[in-house]
Amino acid sequence: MRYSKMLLPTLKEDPAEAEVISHKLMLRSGMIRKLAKGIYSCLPLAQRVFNKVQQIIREEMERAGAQEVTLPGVQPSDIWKESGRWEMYGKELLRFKDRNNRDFCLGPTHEEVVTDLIRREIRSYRQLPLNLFQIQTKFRDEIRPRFGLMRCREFVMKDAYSFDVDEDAAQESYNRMFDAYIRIFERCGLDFRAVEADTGTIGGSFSHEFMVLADSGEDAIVSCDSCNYAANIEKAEVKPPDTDIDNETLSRMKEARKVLTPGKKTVEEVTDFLKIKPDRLVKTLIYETDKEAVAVLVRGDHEVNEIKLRNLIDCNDLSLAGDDLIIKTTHAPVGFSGPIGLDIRIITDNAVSQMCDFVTGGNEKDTHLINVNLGDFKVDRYADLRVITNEDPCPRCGGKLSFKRGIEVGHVFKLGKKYSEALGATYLNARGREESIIMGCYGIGVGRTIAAAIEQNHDSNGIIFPTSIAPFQVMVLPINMDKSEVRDKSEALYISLKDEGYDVLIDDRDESPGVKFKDADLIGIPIRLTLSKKTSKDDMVELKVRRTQEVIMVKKDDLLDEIQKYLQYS
RNA sequence: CGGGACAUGGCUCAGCCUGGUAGAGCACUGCGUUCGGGACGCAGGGGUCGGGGGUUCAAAUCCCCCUGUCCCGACCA
Repeated sequence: MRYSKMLLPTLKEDPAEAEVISHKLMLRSGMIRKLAKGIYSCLPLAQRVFNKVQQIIREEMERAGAQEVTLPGVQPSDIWKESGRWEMYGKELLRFKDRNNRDFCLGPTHEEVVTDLIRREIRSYRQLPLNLFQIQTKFRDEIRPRFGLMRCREFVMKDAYSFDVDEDAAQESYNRMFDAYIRIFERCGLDFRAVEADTGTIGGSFSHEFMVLADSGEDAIVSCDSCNYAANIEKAEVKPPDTDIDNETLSRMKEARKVLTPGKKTVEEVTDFLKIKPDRLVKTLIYETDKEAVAVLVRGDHEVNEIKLRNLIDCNDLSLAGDDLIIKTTHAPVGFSGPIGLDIRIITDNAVSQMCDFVTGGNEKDTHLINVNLGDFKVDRYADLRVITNEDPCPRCGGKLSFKRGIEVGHVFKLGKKYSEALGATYLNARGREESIIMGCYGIGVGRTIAAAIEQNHDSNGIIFPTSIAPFQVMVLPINMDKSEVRDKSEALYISLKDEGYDVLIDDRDESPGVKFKDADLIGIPIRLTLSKKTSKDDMVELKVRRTQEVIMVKKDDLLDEIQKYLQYS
């Protein structure tokens, strides 16, 4: 490709709209341009990177036995009503009507469509297992799109769906996809972790997320230093306390007593006022669901994990109660809620079971209770309800946990029969009995993978693409273009490298050397070959490695070997 | 949806407080010089100051409404 002919509009300055590094660099390097919030055009440079990543994905999907299809992006409401997600999915699902006033949506994911296809085509266990994948544009009307391609509304996703006869076979499909994902992200040159994750609105029983490690990541993850446990913090289990309160402690428990705490509402205010540590206090949080109000008790220095809570109490909507509901249920203003005397369900975090003589709200303005004990109120249920902290041990082996931030680039789910039962996707087994198909689904955000790669591979001058996904492998950069020998040698080199099968960009623009060098660094091509009147005198080429800044002078004859060598480790 | 900020030429921004001829740098066009890390000179083109309403002799500037964008939060694969 010739730079002079390519739509490659680089920017000198950071655009005002971008916050994170990958977003800034993708705009500056002329990869993307915004059309509307969370909706981007992908320019030629980015398209080449998309093609590279998609090619890696295709190769690994096919290696794992998946077949490529293309499913419709516009989907009728019927199948979404069958799965129950027309009601569940909420505003993220972009809905509209056709000319006949029928309801449609833009596909945010394709479980319904693919299950509909399969229920019509699969009859026998002999046709299974099956795995279908596609690479396609999805639309999710995100509440808050941000960070460029990191969280878009319209985005390119690889999604795959597996269909198996039983749990064991489904586990095998899951494992095969898991391994394929490892290979894909390794081939893309990413530093990542596979972590246990919550299944969210996709549903199903079990899932792993693939997290690219980056401080700008929106997710927090924990991983064990001793064993292979790793999880999204939303999912990370807290090891349950293994001791009961002993009798001696029980015998020392005191009688609950009111104390006045005028205007002291927050944990910090109350514990400062009473001169105790936050772990001597029990927070009472009132949550509101579509069905009921519940009280949730956690230790003062712990945070409620709303995902765990949501999974535990099985409801559609869950949120902290508003002031009105708190006054109605506790008969006190916000800040003085306590468990004693409440007539709603009380769900308590496991850690509270270890506490005695603690402080709670008094359900009365400006009042707290001290020396409260578990016998003083009824607990409907104990459960793991809190966010894991860096004081908690690994839930598997008891080892030390590390906390990191990550960008979710892939997610694999075991769906079980959730969609096959809802939509009636069945097969006949060897004994002629009808069974529901066991499904799995597997997603990769292609654009997000690219953004994540840039988050991990850049310096102050611009992007440093991993060779496997770089838009070009080699850039030929002639300066002193007024000298015909430089021009001719550059052209010849460009042609010969293309003939060797390399992706080559030649900067044939009539620009000053500084401009060319800056742009070359910005767009991050792994290898830059500079030709000038200096180099052409003794028939050498200057090779610069983008990642290491290393510069070497190479003889023409050795050039291919040197390029090969450097491409391998960048 | 709640809180905050912003909207002036393609980009980055000044001008607004204190109303009175729309500016700078970069980019773009032409000519010339220059050519190893975002060159220089000369000459040009391009903006109904996000939209609507109001106040005023006069609004980019003051007031109201709307829209869009960004950040934080809630929410979310």
